Amino acid sequence: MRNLCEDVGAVNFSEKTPVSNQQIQNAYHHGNLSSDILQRAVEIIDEQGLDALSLRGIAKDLGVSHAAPNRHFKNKASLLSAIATGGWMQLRDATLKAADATASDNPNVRLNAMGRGFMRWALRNRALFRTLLHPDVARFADDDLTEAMLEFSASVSDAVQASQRQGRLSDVPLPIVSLFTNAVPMGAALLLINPLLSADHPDFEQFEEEELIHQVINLVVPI
Amino acid sequence: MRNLCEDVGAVNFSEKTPVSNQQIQNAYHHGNLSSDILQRAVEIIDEQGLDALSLRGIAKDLGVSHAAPNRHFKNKASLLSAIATGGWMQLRDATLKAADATASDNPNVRLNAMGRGFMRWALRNRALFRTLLHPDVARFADDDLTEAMLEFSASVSDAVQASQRQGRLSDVPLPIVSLFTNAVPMGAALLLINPLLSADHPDFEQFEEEELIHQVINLVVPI
DNA sequence: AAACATAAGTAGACGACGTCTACATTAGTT
DNA sequence: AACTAATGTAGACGTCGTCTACTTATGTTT
Repeated sequence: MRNLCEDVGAVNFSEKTPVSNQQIQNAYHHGNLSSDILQRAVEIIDEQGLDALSLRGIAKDLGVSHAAPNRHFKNKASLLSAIATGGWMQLRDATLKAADATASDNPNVRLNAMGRGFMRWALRNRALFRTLLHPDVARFADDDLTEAMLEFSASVSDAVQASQRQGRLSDVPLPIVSLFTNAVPMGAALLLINPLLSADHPDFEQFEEEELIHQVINLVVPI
Repeated sequence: MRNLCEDVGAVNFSEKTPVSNQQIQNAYHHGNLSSDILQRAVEIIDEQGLDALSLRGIAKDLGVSHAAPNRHFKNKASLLSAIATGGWMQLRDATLKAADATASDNPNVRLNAMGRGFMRWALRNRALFRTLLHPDVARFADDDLTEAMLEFSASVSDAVQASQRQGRLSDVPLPIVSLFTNAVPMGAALLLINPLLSADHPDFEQFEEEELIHQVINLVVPI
């Protein structure tokens, strides 16, 4: 069960290899079933939405029997948990890498980069990002998922705190600053992703994605 | 079909009357079935989550046959659409009333109040708020839902534009300001609602809800 | 190398669900 | 009073999640 988490970390969901790195060991034992299931699940969510996701459908797509996925995921909720766990890990890596890429030790520069890294990842992994925020994911969160979430959250919190020591919004309580700082990339990404919500802003077409992200994040963490 | 929308507007989801204002006309014809279905649906989402919502379950709870709901909602997606339509209407009313309650014509004061009204509503109608943002709701949005969403969006856009004419962030393109302004209450509410995400901020317990909202919104729309 | 526990797959069954069709009952109009 | 539309019922169908019992491969122990 715990090693599932490491599996997830290793899989790159966004790379769409043709569903099987499977070094077909033989016809009976599939080889990479659990990671193939995760990969296919994200594809389905992307293409047909979360309510079109079924364990049986995945099994059929992968050419295994309908009950095979049960050997790797206790139930559907735990599949969602595993997907979300991998997503939070990716999101944390993306934000931290963005901070490191600045090669700066200015907390504001780093925090700004993290905000942009967050949005960039969210906009390029839309289905996965939506899954992270899905109510039923949080509801049935297992320990792995909770841990991954907390790790992400801690890495952001540290950066916010550092920037506050640098003087950014230093007169506002930390939890408030933290909430505010997290809310902008999260809310903005959600708004941009939602077809309903961005439908009334065809204005956005005038911006390059990177430019749009840049301008929004600058309003939260000026540099 | 169109009149469904008016039904929704009339129902107050948050009032938990014991499921039936039904003036039981007789045993066969239920009387208020469609609005009772909506009401019960929101209760279920609140208590057991969206994936526990079933048309058959609602029918059983209301004491009608399993196929009765199909007379009022073409399918499950259209039930979700109707729920969301009512939600957006409530949300728009809540924000506009908050603005009017200031009895001010200062655009910044009004916009600030709208942000607080938004968050207040979201935190007090959590299940409904989550449903508004549910990916499968947007995916199968019908015309009523789209219209309700656009009406909400327009009312916020107007307020943002007015505040920009007043000098707030006047050097930033309107779509960016709009995105930023919307992102904060939406993201903040989402973060506060998510049990996973707010778990690492037990810090929030030190704040009254209203005080918390006040401080966060002041960071987006200072007055 | 043989024996054996365990991991990983299969087939079949069960109840719940969404949705369709055919039919029954009531409400409203003419 | 008769007709039509709205609203509810019963039954059926295919899909789904999940459980159980069984089968096959893997890998460790002896």
